[in-house]
Amino acid sequence: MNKDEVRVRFAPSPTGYLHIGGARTALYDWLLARKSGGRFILRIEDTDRNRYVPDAVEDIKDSLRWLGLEWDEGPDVGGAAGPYFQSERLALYQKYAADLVRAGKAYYCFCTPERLEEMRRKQEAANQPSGYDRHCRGLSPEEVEQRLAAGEKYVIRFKVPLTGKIQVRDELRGEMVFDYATLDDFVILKSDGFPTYHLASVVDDHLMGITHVIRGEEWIISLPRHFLLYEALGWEVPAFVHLPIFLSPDGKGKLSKRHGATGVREFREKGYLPEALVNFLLLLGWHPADDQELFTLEEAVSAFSVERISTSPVSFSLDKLDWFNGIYIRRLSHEELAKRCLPFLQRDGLLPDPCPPERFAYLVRLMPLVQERIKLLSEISQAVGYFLREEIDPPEAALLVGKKGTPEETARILEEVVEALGPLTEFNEEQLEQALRALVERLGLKAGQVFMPVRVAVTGQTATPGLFELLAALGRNKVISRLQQAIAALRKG
RNA sequence: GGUCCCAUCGUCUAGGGGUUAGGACACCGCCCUUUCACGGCGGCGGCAGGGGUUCAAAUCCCCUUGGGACUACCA
Repeated sequence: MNKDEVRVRFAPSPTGYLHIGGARTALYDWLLARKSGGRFILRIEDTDRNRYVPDAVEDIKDSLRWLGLEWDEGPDVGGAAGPYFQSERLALYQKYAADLVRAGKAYYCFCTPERLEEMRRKQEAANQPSGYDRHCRGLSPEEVEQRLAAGEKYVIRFKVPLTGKIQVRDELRGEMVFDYATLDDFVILKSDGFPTYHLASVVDDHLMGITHVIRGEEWIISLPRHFLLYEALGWEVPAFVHLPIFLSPDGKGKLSKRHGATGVREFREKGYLPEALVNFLLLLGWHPADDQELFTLEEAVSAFSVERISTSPVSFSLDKLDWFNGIYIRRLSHEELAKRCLPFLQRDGLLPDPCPPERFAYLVRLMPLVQERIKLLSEISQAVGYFLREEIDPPEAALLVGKKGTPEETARILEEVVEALGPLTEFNEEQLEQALRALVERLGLKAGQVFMPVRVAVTGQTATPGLFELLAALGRNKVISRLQQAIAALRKG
């Protein structure tokens, strides 16, 4: 790999579906890579076999692709720095861990989970800072040899200097100083032979030539450990950028499943567009030099810069996402909108799967009527249901009663409408509007007094697209039969 | 408890010594209008507190307060 090339990695752990916070990290990773003509690498950090979720990797890949964040190296596409699954790189971590032991920079620890737990309990009871008490740090080589030979379980711990300080650097926050005394001898290789995050990420970031590590703020407390590892291994330290954490909408604590949707997949299922989610995420922790709010992925690439990422925690509130979604829905062509709505309509049983071409063409025709009225794709069924269903719910005709006039008066108005519509040569907007406005005039009523009953009779709803376009799209047969059903329902009481 | 990070409208944020503290979402009002939306116009609303430094502090420094992260053989 080219030494000057910017190489950025997104390294999720497959312990669940791609989290919205992870999606933002991936976005910024991707943006930096594209911006600098570098490479975007996807690496799967599957070193915790207890929390491993089988279909998580598929979900992560699907979600990333759905968002438009294609990776240049990683699962499915390969690359020179592979393999890209940490579980396939175990020998590497074990080698470096052994090297560190040999160099006297790490040591075998035979402490049992029970002893560790007991130690922690005592520390807490005594209100002491927690951390490993270095029980095995002073073991003689002979004893270590003997216990290893006896097959005792062990982990490898990093030997943190007892005194002194270490200076680390975050690109956004600058230099930070940590006292060694506040760090304990952390585990780098677990007893099952798998590495911990600390070792694995440092080894891989180095071996994969990563130049910029962008990750969540929760890692900044681990920075001194990582610097220590780089130093012990004699490697150059990459640039670190820690992203502000996502707080729950109420501002209390980290964002979690408790606070509603947190998985990219859930947003997708709710009917959010990837364009909207990307735009929303882009602005959660980053701001352009001007006040531009709307960004395509391409525009974001040219505007993006790491220096403009903010450092204060972000409260994850969805209001603006809904606004973005409405904007992007309105920007879609009718054809494209219909295509994106189709799965939701099929899910709700309003259209068959596969959808016959004529039905789809009709759907496309309905799009202009609802495009500026939906904020989520999932709202399409409600918005367009009465067009696709043969029958609507007759009891809805009851809505006509009460507001204005008696049921009988309303029924009479609807009868007039049926009559007025009869002679129409073309059931189109122009003729419909002409006929109905003339009727309103003749009856000496206000437009709404006629239009609203018709609207409800024909759709079962009070909120709909414009009446004339709606009637035209519905077609003569449905309009007349629904009007007659409403009249009958009104008369029945 | 310890270590570390953070602090401008309700939310996302611009502004980094001299600004009527700017924008967006949300909310409210008006206009458009056959309903609902869309759109247009307008409004409400903020520098956590206290000390410094300075002619001048939202901006620099310190303290307090508040919020958050981490404190695993999880990442």
